Amino acid sequence: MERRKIMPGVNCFECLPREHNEWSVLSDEELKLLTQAKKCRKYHAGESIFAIGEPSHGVYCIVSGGAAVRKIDAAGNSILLHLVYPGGTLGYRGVLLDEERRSSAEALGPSKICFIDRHTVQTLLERNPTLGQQFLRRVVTDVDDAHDKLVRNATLSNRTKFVHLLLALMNRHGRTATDGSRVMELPLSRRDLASMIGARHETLSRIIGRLEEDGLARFSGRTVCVSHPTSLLHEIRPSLLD
Amino acid sequence: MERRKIMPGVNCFECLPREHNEWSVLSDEELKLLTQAKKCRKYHAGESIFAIGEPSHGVYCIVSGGAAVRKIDAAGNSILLHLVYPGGTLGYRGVLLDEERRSSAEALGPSKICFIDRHTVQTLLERNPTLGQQFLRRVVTDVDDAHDKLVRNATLSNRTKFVHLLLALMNRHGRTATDGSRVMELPLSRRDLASMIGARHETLSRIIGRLEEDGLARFSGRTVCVSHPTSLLHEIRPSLLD
DNA sequence: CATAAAAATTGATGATCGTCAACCCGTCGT
DNA sequence: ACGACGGGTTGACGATCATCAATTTTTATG
Repeated sequence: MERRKIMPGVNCFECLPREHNEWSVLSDEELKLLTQAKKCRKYHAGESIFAIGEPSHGVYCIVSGGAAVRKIDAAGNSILLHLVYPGGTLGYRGVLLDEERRSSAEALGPSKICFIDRHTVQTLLERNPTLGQQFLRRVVTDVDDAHDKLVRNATLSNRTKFVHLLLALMNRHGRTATDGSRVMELPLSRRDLASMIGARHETLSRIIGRLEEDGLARFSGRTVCVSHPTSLLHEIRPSLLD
Repeated sequence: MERRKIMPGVNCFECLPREHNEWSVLSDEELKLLTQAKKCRKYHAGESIFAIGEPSHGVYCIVSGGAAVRKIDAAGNSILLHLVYPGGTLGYRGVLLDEERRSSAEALGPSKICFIDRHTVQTLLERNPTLGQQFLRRVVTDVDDAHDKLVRNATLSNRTKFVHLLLALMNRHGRTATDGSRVMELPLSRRDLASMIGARHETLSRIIGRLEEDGLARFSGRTVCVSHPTSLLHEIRPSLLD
């Protein structure tokens, strides 16, 4: 190939998602260092990014596509913890705590993901204190999300938790049709969806059935259609009637 | 009073818990700044430290005693998120994100707690980048804990979750009697204990009843006695028999 | 295309849990 | 002393959910 097209992820200067995350505070010189040190590569859908028990060699930054983070519970069940999207950073736990990976991650679909080795992360953190602050904000946001989930899990029914999840996924993956209805392609299997709300996949299957009966959504394979998004919102409100 | 006794918390140099947390990396000069800026005071049991909706003026550092962090779910139920002990830092979310408090905190028992205003926190973070790294480690640990809880909540029964909670509390509040049994004074009401495992207080009452029937623990008011701690550990293991 | 493997659905059943209600008990305030 | 109040316990009942098992559908693979 004679000419090399500059692609997002190949050059951090051109990387759009980077401009809205923690790495946005880097100086030109630091960006140059990052560009040279990072290793960007494509993952196909479902491909493993890292696995439980591996040493934590660095962090990952999603350029395009997405990633799913998993844990295994004491009984061996796979639990999908959360999803990460372009601009998101992945795998900082093991690096910052200098421990083995305690979760696994895989590409959500065809994705472009950069790897930044621990040494480069350390160097940049030392050289630019603002980066540390930005990282702090990212992690604090994550802890905040986790706490919100804990609160929801504490009282809500599986059905309500699933509606929450549906709406969140719709925000990321949905498109609005001409008639105002929302449609999306689910990025996950039902088993994974079930694990995200702490239910068995059989239970989720029935929940989906009931949602269809109630006319709140239509499921066909991995495509979901919600004709009246407001009625779904109604579901998650502790009735404003009183 | 003629003589002023130097008490931990009055002087950061002398503060024992501080030597094992994020503030341990401060230089003498920074410690002096911290000592002057912080405001230390005593809280009586149950006294509010901060409330939901308040502006976040600073972080709190537990010198002695402890604190409980709460959230309110969508239906208005109070959920106890977690407990913080000496050396722990509290309320960093609102400060680092520059947002209002989204949780409340109260003293777990008679406690000594230092307040460090946001400006001082910012100054120290800028002056000593290592402090930022240490803070990062603290927050990453917290996100880690939250994720572990999420995984447990996903599959475990209320009974098992409660046994987990009991063992954790025993670690902090228990003492070992001469016959090897473990005894503690519960720092929380049953309602709060129930909210921590996402159960109703009636359900917890029955769980406790069954634990007593099974001879695993004895409850009398707020004192708990576990004669054979190993048998409790047995409960939380997904039977090693197979 | 054929076959195997994994995912998803459906039914039946029992265990767990939430809800509503009654009741006991200790604390507090008038 | 009295009643109000909040926390805790207990009972009855129904809803939700997990489990086991059987079946169908989809996906992967040679």
